Amino acid sequence: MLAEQRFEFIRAELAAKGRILAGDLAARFSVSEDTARRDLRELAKVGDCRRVYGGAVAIAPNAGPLRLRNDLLRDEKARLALRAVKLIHSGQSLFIDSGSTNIAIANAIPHSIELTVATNSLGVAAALAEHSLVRLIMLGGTYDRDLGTCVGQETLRTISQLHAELLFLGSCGVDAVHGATAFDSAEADVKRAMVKNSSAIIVVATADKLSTAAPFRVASPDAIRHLVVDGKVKTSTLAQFKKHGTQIHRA
Amino acid sequence: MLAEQRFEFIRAELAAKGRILAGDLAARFSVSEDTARRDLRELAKVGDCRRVYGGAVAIAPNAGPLRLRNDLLRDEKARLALRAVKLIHSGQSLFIDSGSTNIAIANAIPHSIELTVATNSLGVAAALAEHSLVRLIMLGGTYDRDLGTCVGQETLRTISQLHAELLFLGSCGVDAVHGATAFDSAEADVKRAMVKNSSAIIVVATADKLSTAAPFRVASPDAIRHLVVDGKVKTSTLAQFKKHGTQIHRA
DNA sequence: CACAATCTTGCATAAACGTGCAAAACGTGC
DNA sequence: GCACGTTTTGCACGTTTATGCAAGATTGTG
Repeated sequence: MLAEQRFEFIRAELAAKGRILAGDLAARFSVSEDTARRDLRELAKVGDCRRVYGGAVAIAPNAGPLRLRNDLLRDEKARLALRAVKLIHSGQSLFIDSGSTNIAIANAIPHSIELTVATNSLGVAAALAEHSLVRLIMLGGTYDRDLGTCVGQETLRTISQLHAELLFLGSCGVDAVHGATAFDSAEADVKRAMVKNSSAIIVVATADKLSTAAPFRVASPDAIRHLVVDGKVKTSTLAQFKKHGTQIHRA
Repeated sequence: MLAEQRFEFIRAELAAKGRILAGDLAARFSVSEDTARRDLRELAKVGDCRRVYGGAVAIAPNAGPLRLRNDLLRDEKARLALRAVKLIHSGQSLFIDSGSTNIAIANAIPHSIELTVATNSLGVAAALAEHSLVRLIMLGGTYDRDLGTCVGQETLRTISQLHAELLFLGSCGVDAVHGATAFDSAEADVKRAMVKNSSAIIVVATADKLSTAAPFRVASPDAIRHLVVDGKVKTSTLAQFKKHGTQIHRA
């Protein structure tokens, strides 16, 4: 067990929820609460969080689950999103997967464009709630608090009855060998169902997602039609993708 | 339970409404009023609010009234909601229908209570997204922008596979002759499906909803188990409901 | 003034905390 | 291989903190 793994988790949790309990952390990694507290103390010393009785909270205490996650890489995601929405054309039908990057994309969709959008993310749905020309289909299911999205049989069934021209696939990791991958099994099932019922897949990936793979494979590299990445990403990293026929878009 | 969570809630509440009651705070987080008052005292000491008899008010005198004007019934709904959530017991499964009153109810549900909640309202879902003990089931379907909720075949199908002990039924009008009624046909279909699959119905109605009827009948008067209304509503208005066996709760 | 609601204070308790210490894991140099 | 220092972790100890309850003071209402 690497302490750094726990640090990563703590940072992610703080970014996502704004707070973390020492007890939860201990349980999650099967370490003593003493160790959990030591971790929190250490991160607090570096300024990554603020220590409170019972656990720790994020430094910028504002906002709940959906908003803060955006804030971490907000600028990069907003830039990528602006590039990504250019791939959308009026009249199309879309799947928009969950994740903060996809929320940024939903926010970047112009109000003037007419679309049919199906999503399992409350954040995406909220972002599109005011788009009067968007026909919004909410994919139901059991809400997973950690993922911020709906998963389960019900979700899969609804997806199986739909078809989209474009899928904005959120991914925990993307590389040219394994393709798009996810951390969670149930989440991966949903993503695979979307992949199956879409004509083309778009993956928008921040730099930290590239060349990292999560355990569950969602889409093979050659299934990814478009890849939107930061302009500073090295060309060598993307060379393999091009061989699979993926179009690279830099923002 | 991190005390910090309550602090954030208090600050948000003060920013939104300009005041907060110690009793409400205690109920919201299922802590004693002593703890609630201690919280308020602490924030007052730091200068985040000013302590008054019954609760606390915001320091800046210009906070609050902005949003109140948008929804004149906001206070009444919050008050009714606090009364309504007392009808909920830990471990129950609920349907929560759409509508601003039901969003107020979702916001008033204590974090300490364990529930299974199915809803077709994005607002209700968002309000419950952080209730860690609530198993949240999102009813999918086509999102209707005017209603702020999901309707359609898919929604009906999902509801038909569920059952709830309590249904918080939103209604466009309630009277003792026609029962609960709705303005929209598709919305009414969803409500009827929920009624069919619930053991007991609770209607929380602001004064303007009473004694008015919308075109589509959703639930007959004798199907309404509980009716939560403002304390100022005339007894004569409610007499007819009592004959149907409806329990009246005044707030 | 009477009465109820609200508040403060003090106390008890359980949870969370920090510290010191020892065992284990690890690398390093001989 | 072996001796040494470092790091990490869990455990035991005493301390601090949060919370609810009770008792008495204070405030608002009629």
